[in-house]
Amino acid sequence: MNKGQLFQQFVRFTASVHQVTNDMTKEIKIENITNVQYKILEFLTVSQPVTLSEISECLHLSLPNASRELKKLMQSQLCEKIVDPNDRRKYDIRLTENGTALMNEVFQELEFKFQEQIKHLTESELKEIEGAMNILQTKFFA
Amino acid sequence: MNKGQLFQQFVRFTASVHQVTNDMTKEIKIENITNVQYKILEFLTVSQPVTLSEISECLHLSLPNASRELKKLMQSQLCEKIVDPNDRRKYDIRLTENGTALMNEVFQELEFKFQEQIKHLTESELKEIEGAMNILQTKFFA
DNA sequence: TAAAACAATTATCAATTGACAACTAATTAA
DNA sequence: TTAATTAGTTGTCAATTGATAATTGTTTTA
Repeated sequence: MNKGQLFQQFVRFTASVHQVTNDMTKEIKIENITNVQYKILEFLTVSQPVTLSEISECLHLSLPNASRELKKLMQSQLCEKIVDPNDRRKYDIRLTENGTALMNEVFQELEFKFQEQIKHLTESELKEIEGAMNILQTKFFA
Repeated sequence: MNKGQLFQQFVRFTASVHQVTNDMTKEIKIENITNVQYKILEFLTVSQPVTLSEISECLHLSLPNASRELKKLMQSQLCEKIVDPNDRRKYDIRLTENGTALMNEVFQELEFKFQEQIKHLTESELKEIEGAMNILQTKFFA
């Protein structure tokens, strides 16, 4: 196996993934929510509950900026924080009911587009895709 | 095959891909180049030559904003445009020699990180990964 | 050939995001 | 129990990015 070629393939592959996911999320416009704020909501959806430091680190935001953006999301009633009883400097941050409902809508729209993309595929192709994602997830993107 | 579950897996998978690629490119800081400008350089590296409209569309930038950012890249001698002789409204945009050299450095660094990630994998695991990327690339991210 | 359409540019203003200093409150270590 | 560390906040300023209107030059089309 030529590892240099594998890297080339990796570059093309990740470029495609970004392209497709960008296109899928492109039109999603939530009122009064900026891009960064949406990223936080997305991160919460997949990983909640999280701390502010985790948001900061995973989204490459400074703590002050993460704090500011989160504040806005809380003012919009989309997130809430729950003080960690063991260490009261920390909070668990999660989506509120409102926030959950909103993200459910968003993900439904995403799923619709996803289903469009795969609707012409056969059962065995779907199995292949499932297997392929599994392999990459466990062997590489761990 | 449960297509709803497949979507869930897709969400987790793309989240992982973004996470890993973000971490890989995180520290890459080129002097006097902003994020958007870097995205343009990256896009050029993979897809050149391109027109401004393609940059605009693929990177979700308005034409005026794409034009502005490209101008800066040209001022920094990283990109150049070559008028399309068949339609003089259009340009082909490509990296200059400088730009190519710069992106080569960047990609070398990326490749180094990539090789770190895969160095503990066996030959057969690498083959699996290659196959998996191939499947997803051709069946889904086409 | 005049009008419409296209590709890109320039200019301008507002909104978002990034960076950093100074701070509070809670916890841990000396 | 004081000092240091940790987690997060507030405020401020600058840089980046987004949006939009007006314009140029080129090509199509009626």
